[in-house]
Amino acid sequence: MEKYNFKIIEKKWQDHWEKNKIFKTKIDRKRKKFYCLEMFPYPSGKIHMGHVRNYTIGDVLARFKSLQGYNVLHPMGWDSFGMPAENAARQNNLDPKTWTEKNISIMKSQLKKLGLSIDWDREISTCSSEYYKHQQEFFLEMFDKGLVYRKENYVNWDPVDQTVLANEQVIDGKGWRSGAAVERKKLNQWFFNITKFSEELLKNLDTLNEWPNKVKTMQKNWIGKSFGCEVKFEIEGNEKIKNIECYTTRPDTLFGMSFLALSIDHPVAKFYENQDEFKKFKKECSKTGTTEESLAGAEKIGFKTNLLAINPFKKDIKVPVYFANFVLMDYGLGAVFGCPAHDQRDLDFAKKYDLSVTTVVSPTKNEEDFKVNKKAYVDTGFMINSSFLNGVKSPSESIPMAIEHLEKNNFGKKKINFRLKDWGVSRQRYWGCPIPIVYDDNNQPKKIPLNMLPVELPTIEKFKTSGNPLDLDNEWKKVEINGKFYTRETDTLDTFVDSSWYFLRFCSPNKKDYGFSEDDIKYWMPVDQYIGGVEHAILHLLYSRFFMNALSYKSNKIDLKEPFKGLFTQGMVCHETYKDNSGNWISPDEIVTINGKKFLEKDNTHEVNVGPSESMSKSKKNIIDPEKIIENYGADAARLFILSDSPPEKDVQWSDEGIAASYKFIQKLWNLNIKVLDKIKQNNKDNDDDIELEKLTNQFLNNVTNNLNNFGYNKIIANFYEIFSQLTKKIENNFSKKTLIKNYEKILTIMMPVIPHFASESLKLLGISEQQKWPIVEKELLLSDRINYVVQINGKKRGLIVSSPNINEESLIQLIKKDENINKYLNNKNIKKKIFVPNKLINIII
RNA sequence: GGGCGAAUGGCGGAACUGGUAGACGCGCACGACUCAAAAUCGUGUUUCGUAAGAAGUGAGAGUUCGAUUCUCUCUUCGCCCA
Repeated sequence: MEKYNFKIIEKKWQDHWEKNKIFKTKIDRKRKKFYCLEMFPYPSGKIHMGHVRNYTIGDVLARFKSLQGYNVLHPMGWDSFGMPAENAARQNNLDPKTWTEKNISIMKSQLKKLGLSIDWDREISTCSSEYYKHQQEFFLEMFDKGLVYRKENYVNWDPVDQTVLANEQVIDGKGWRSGAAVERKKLNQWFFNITKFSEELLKNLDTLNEWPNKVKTMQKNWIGKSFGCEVKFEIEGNEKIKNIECYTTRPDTLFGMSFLALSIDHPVAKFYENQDEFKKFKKECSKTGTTEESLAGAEKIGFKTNLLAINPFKKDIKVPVYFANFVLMDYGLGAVFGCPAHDQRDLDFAKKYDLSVTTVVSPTKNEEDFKVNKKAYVDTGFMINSSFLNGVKSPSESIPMAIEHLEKNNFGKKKINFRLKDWGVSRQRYWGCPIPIVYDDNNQPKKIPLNMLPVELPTIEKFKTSGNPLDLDNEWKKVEINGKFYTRETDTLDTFVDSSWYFLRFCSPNKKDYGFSEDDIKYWMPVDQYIGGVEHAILHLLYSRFFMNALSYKSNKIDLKEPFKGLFTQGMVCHETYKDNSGNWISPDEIVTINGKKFLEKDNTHEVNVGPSESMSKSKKNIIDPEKIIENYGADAARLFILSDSPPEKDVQWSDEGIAASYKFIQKLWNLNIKVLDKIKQNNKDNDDDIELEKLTNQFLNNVTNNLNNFGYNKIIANFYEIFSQLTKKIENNFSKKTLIKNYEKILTIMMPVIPHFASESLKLLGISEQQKWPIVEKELLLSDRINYVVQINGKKRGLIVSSPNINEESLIQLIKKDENINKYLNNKNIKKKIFVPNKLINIII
């Protein structure tokens, strides 16, 4: 029998699709649309298995929807600004643009080899000025709407490389390249006012019912709405500082307060700036990074002021005021009160500076002498040592009572606070979208006129090892507007900005005068199904949601708050890890398997230590190159396997055996194909077996359709194996030619989304067009004329009774009594009770 | 520390709204073909037991005629946040 030559056949169909523009999006506003989008890749060099999984899942859906008659938009582009290009340029002394474009062309050809149904005419790349021109327009629009502003903020500063570091470039408080201790430094930066939409971004999550709950919870926690109050503390004996306000979610614990802690950026700090001790303390604080995580890990330190704060609940409680490194100016009011008994951080601080600890919540009702010692008590309980709050349930009843009391006496007011901070978009880098702003002689920002857009990046001949190339390019920095000279902003935009609106650009990829056309957006948006990794669950998705809010704000062009109607987050691709005896990682390519044991290929004698399966990464060398897989097994086999072993939302383990099995399956399908063609040639008359084939096909169709609708892609592959084995068994039956063709055509069509090359070729051989419609499930064919009744005696399964459908309870009992195997359990005993589930089961209690 | 989720054969995983636990694949065993091996095809494969049968979905309880599925407690693991 002739082998299935995937190399020739896959190439043939890919060429056919490309040449005839089969996947070009049709403009047909009358048809129902389906916008299927996978997160676009960063062009890092080559595609990896994660891409294969992501884009296979998306392609199956796009092809399915297309077969169902939807007008499908399935585009692809490149998230092509970012640090790796800049790093590569520095290392290899070349232009980031050249490096990026080379990667794009490699990856594009790799994606094509996967046989994806992508409309490549809509390809976009965020680093092209045709794209970022519109991003600059949006920036200016948002500037006009007051959604963009400039303020001083901290950055991670590498004193050796003289450069700003991203959080992930700070490792253990040191710069990733220089190894120098990272400092906190204040810089003027641009911000998007995302917090303006905090409430909406939170509230609208409830409308996203096609999003995983997990992602919605993560976003909720990130936005972090808290209900608390602002408390005003009077300060004793100071002329200039009369009072200090704190934000707290636990005003009920005020009676347990033993200090007040301020951020070093708190306005009060200006009164201490001349003191050497304070300067020293500030310097100490700057050694810890800017993230909440690094702050949490750092030792809690404080600087004691001469101020005393008066407890508003009990005026004779006066507590010292500290500056402390764990209080951030960004959150609340940059000041908190410390209640050591019920907050571990406060307790650590109190112990260190020998401050009093007053317990105000006890776990049970009648435990008024409960005392916190080494561990803060943070659970629910009842108030003690708290005057009017004593005995009240904490925190559910004590907080509202405390707030009421504070408000009545003008010592505080109810306040809702968000954890979400405004989005700092300035990056001191070259390879990003230039910010379309200039500064005059007084350093005042001014917009670049629209007709001067895009602000293009200058070509850099040679990268210096340190500093921002744009800042060093004096020629580029200088710009003339209406006869006056200005200096350009030399920061570029965070690459998250690039990906916050690319889904809009796909709708109108060639529009010159604006980022999108209203008509296109109205038809295509929102994205019906967005597919990508869960690692983007918070930032990318939140920023995109913000962008839609920002664009819709005060706009007559667009009114859409949520860009992604459906969201699916796929799991990672994992592989076993290997180490040699010295503990060095070994790649799967260097290993041979003999009798199920794995050995080092070099010598074949040293056994390899097999480690757990972990997500594929270069550092662990457990990477499988998709290109080699496609080369050896074909795209259809790769697509089949990447879907088969695990549900798409969970991690999948790549294995040699698995991909080999998928490859073999396609070969077997091909052999079946030949048999079917053979049969078709032989037969021509109607036959009784036809109905059996009809039922088989229909059941298959029903299963696959359901599984496609629920992302049960691993189950679809199981369905494929089932129909294959059934058909192999029954192909020798006498089916009529007409029925065989009709059903086999359906079966191949159902397989099309997963293995499009094979299905197209097979349909062609059958003499049928590969352009099919998704078949319709015939409900009545799903009904069986034989029912397997489960018979339980006292809840235990004792046998099966085969009967016709819709048999009544009495006749079923008669059948059971005739069945010796089951009847012996009944043993003529009294039947106390019967539970009868029609067409399923009977449970007899004796 | 907090939030969310998961736990089913040797392994990856099925089981729709509570109703035949282990679909499908891998692996393994046996058989066919072969001088032989690989490939291929066929059969079997939860555990204990020769069998009849019994036990069985992380552990323990509960609801129910019936629980992998629902409720509670615990254990372990994963992810996110800190």
